[in-house]
Amino acid sequence: MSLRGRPLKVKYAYYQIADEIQKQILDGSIKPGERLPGEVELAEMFGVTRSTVREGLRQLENDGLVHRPTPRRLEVCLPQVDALTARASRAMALMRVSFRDLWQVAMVTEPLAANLAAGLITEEEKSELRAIHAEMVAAQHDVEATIDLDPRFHSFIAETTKNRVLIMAREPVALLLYRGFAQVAPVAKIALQRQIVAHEHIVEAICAGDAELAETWARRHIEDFWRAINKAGLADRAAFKTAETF
Amino acid sequence: MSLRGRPLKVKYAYYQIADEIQKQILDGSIKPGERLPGEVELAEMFGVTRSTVREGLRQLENDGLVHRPTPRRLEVCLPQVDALTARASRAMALMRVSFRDLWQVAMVTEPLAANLAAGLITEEEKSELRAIHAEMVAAQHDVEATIDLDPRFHSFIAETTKNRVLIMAREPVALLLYRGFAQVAPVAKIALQRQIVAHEHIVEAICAGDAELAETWARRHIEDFWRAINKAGLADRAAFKTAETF
DNA sequence: TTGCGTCCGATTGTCAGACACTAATTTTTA
DNA sequence: TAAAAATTAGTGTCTGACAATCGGACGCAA
Repeated sequence: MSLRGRPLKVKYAYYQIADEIQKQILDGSIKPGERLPGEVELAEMFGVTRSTVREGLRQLENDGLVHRPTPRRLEVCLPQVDALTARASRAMALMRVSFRDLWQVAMVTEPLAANLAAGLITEEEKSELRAIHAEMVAAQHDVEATIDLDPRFHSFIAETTKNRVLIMAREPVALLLYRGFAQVAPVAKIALQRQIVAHEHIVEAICAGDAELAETWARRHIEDFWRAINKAGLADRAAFKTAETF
Repeated sequence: MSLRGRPLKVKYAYYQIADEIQKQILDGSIKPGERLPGEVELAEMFGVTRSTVREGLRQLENDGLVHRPTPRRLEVCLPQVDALTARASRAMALMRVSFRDLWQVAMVTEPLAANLAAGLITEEEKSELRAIHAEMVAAQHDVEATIDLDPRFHSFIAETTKNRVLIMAREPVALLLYRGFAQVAPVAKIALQRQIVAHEHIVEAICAGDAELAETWARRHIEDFWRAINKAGLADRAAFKTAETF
């Protein structure tokens, strides 16, 4: 005999509702920004109870496909990168990824970002980039501030590439890695200096439109980072305690 | 006067519950695999109704922090990569990312994966990799099958790196890109041949432990892919219709 | 003992109906 | 006409309930 018993997945009502709405969002029937009917109306439409609708909506809301600017208003929206980043970071945290893992990936994403940025950055972005850098230089003895500024510096570069795939891919990695920087910073003070220098070069290369150079300096910068991590003996350590939130 | 009124976020009960449980999961109070109390019990614990608990749970479930192997059993678990991948892919779809964006990122992740794999692959994995490849060779005239096998090939390589960060970062990108392959495949038949050859080289390099070579071939492979996309005139086209589901 | 069918309780998915509170809207008032 | 008040709609939460089904316990046969 050859009876195939694929595990048929039961479809709960709330799941079906989420699925159905999602489908309509994805195929463009409902566009981002558009408003959705109230819960009662939805319940009637689908022929279920409000509770059931709510569970479904909760799911979409959590997926970032819909959101409530005010509790009263429910509208379709494009998933925000931050929401995805948060989830991804949390997942990585739970998986206890090591600094090495993070670094290996950053080692390719950050240079790529720098490279692409050099070719696409606009004049306004140039001045903003310079501004961020200036802020970092000004705060170079303030470890706190630096820890906060560094990720912003790199994220900004990534954003100038306008490559949303890159932005989404690197964000969680960068978040965790640079957060790890917080642990390294106190140990390796010299690194702060080198960092400023590297940033300097990156900024100049990007603004000059020299993609190769920007990439090279970005790579060096991340390599440097790795040395600091190593010196601090954190290479194979989980990037952070899971207690931290995102 | 200097009264700072930071917009205190209203905390809905269901949100608080999700948050609280999540916290306990993240800080290790409840470990993956452990079972959670039933809904009624949870409701009592938090002093709310079952409906409220359910909405909260739905959130965690959706986050991949808990899941139900059977509807009756609710247990803590590590976020599954697939869940995150699906979300990320969906987001990218809605953002209508272009093939160019995907390709640019794949251009660094895939070679990295090949490189790392070469240094870490085990004997069992080698034979499995060879098996997948053999399957592809066997199915080289079956476009359908190839489209299905190709992503598996690359994902498998990524998995042998054991770098979860890389795995998570590249998965959504690869999914979309190789899915785009489905659109290109019919147009560019020659590419299928070249693909097999490239895979061949990648497999050999990885199994021989030659990281550099593996990386080089992976890069060529992705470059090839790009040519095919270009030839098909899809470079700046959104990687796929948003109607597709994930 | 092992395997199998049967029964019971526990728990879930879903439902119905209700109420307080607040944002949005309309109406009234100054 | 603009501010204030009243109305309304819609959400967040609750109570209470019911059928389906899953997890076992139990008992019976091989």
